[in-house]
Amino acid sequence: MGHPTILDVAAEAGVSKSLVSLVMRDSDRVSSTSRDAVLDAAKKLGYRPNAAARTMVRKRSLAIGVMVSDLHNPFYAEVIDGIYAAVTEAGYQVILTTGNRAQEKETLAVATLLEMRVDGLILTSPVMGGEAAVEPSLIVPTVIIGQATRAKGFDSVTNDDRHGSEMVVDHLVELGHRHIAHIDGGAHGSAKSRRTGYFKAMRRHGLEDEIQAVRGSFTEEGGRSGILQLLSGPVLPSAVFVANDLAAIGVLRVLDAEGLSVPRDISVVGYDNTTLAVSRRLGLTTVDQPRFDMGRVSAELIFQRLVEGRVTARNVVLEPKLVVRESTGPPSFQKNQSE
Amino acid sequence: MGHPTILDVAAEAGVSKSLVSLVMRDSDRVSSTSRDAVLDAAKKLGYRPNAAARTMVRKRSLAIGVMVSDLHNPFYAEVIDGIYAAVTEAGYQVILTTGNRAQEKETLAVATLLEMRVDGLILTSPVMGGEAAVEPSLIVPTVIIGQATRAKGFDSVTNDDRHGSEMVVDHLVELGHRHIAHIDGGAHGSAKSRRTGYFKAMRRHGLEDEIQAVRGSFTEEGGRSGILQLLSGPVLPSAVFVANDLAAIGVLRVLDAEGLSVPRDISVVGYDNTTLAVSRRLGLTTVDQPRFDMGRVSAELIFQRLVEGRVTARNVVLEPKLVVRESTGPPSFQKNQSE
DNA sequence: CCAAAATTTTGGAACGTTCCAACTTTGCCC
DNA sequence: GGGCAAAGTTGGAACGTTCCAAAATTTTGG
Repeated sequence: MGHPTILDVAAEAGVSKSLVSLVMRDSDRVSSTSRDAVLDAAKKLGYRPNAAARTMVRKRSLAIGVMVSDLHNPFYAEVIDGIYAAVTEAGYQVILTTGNRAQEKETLAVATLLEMRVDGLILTSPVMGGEAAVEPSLIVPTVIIGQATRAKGFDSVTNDDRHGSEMVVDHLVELGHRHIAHIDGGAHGSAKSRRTGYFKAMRRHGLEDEIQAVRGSFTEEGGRSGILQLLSGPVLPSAVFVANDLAAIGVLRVLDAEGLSVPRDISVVGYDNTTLAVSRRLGLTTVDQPRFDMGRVSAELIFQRLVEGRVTARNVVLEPKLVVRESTGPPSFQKNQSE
Repeated sequence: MGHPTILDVAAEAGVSKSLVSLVMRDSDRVSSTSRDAVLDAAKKLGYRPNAAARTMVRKRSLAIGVMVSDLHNPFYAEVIDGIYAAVTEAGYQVILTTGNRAQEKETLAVATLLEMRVDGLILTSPVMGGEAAVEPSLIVPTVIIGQATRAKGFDSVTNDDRHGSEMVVDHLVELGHRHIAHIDGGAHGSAKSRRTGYFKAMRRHGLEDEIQAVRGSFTEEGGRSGILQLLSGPVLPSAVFVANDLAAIGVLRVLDAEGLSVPRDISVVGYDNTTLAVSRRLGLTTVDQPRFDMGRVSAELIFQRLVEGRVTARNVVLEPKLVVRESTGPPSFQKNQSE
C-alpha cells in the first residue's frame, strides 16, 4: 500500500484521528502520554503528512512560489538565498520553478505555482514583463524582482540602476577621465535606467560634449559589438562603462585581442558584480546590486500583504554599491593628448 | 471570495461539475457545445484547477521533485535543463527546492517535496549522502545525480570520473609531460574517483615515480593551498591536474601572483567545464561532464520505474569529454632539465 | 417511427486533512 | 466527596477534485 494516513497512525496508537492531527500540528493541548504514543506510531509507520490534503482544507499552502527566470545566471542564486531566509523565518516554504528565459515556459511555470495554490508569488525579472503578472496578482500577492513597473496590483523590488550608473561615472571622473563612453544594454527596462544615469552624471560633470553611447545588449556579444564600434571611431575613449558584467567580458576579450591594456590604455566598468567580475587576473570594477536583500525584501513584501493586510502597491528601490577593482585606473597621458 | 471552483464554473456554464472536470482534463467524449460553454465560463471566472485537490483524489501529483544542492553552482543549471526536457515531454511537471549545501536544509527540502507527494525525486549531489535517500526511495522512485552508490533501492547517474582523469593524464603525457601532479578534491566521493583515475593513468604510462598528489578541496582555497604546497617542494611539476575548475582558478591565481606563466612554465587542467573555465584571456583545459544528459537520463530512470515498473536499481555512468583549451601546452625544456 | 446502440451527461462516493462543537476525563477546592 | 472548571479527546462536516456506474440524450438502421 501507499503512504500511511493519519487514520493508520490513529489506529496504531489507539487514539482518534483528530488527536493525531493535533500532535502533528504540535498543539500544546495534548497529554504527553498521547503525544508519545502518536509520535511512536507515526515513526513506526513512516508517516508523512499529505500537503495536498492540508492545503485543500486550510485553503492555503504555507508555501511561497518563486519563478526563477534563469538558473544559469548566478545572479539569482543569492536573491533566492534572501528569499529563503525571510520565508523560512516566517514558517513558510519555498517552491521554485524556472522559465528558462522563454515567455511561454515562464507562463507555464507560474501556472504550476498558482495551481499548487502558493500563498505568494515572486517573479525574478520575467521576460514576460510586468503586464503578465497582473492576472496572478489578482489572486495572490505577487512581487516582481528587477523590473520597475508602474502597473498596479503588485509590488516590485529593484536596485537604483540610475544611481548605480552615476556612481560609475563619478568614480571615473574622479580618476581623471573625461572621455567616458557607454555601451548600453538595449531597450530593456534596467538598460534604459543605466543609460539615463550615465547621461545625467556626464552632464552634471559638465561633460556633455564627451558623451558617447553606443548600442549593445546584456550579452557578451553585445559588449563585443559595442567596443568594436568605439574602436572604429576617430578617438578611443579613456574609459568605457558597459551595461553589465557579461557584456563587459566581451569588451575585455576584444581589447585583449587588439593588444590594448586594461586599465593602462582604457578603463572598463561593468554592472551586477557577478562571479564573472571577480574572475582571475583582472578584477572588473562593477556595481553590486544588494541581491540578498532584494530577495529578503521581496518575501517581506508578500508577508506584509498576507499578514498585515497591506493592499497598496509598493515599489522598493534598493541602493547598489560601487565595487572598485583593477579594471579602472587613471587615464594615460597619451590618450588625453590625442584628444 | 477566493479561487473559483469547478462548481462555480459548472453553475456559470449550466452543466454538471463532472462535465467541467471532463473538459478540464481534455476528454474527447464531450460535445463541442458543452466544451465551449465550459471553457467560456472558466475563462470568464478566471478558473484555475486546484492541484492539491487533484493530487489528493488521484493519489499522484504528476510532478517530479528536484532537490538542487547548490544554486550558486552553475553546473546544476544545465542538469536541470535536461531534467525539464524529459519531464515535460512525459507530461509531468518539475518542482525545485534547494538545500544550500547544508545537510539539515537538504533534509527539509526533500521533506517538502515528499509531503507534496511528488511522483519522483531527483537529488543532485546531496551532501547528506546516499544513505539519507534510502528512506525516500522506499516511497517514491529516487535518483541521485553525481554520487555513485552501492546502496540499494534507488538509481544514480554519474559521469565516469576515473576515466575523465585518465583522459587528462593521457593528454598531458601526449604533450610530453612526465612530472604531472594532482591536487585532489578531498574525501568526497567523486574526488576519490578522480584521484584514482590519476594514479591509474600515471602507472599505465610508467610514470609511477612521477606521481605527486596533494590534498586540496573543491574550492578555490583548496586549489590555492594545493599549489602552494607544490611550489614549496624541491621541483615544480610541469603540469598540474586540479580536482575541479573552481580549485583550478585558485591555482591560476597563485601562479599569476608568483609570476609563472601558463602554459609556458606549467600546464593546468581542471574538471567540470563550468563557465569559469571559459573565462577571458586564458581558457582552462578541463573535462566536460554531459550535464544535460545526466539530467535527462535521471528523469528517464524515474519514468522507467513509474511507467514500465522497473524495480531493480540502475547506476548509469556517462562518459565525460576532454576539452582542450589554452592552459595546457608542451613542457618547456628548462623545466625538464631541472629534473 | 421504434428499438437498440452509441454518445454524452450526471450525482454520489472517495481522497486525507483541519476545524469545530461536544463529549469525557482529570484536578481542584470547600 | 461533590461540584465545577480545566484539560484532553472525539466524530462529523468540509475542502475541490476524480472516478464510476447509471441516467439521459442523440444517432443509427430497419
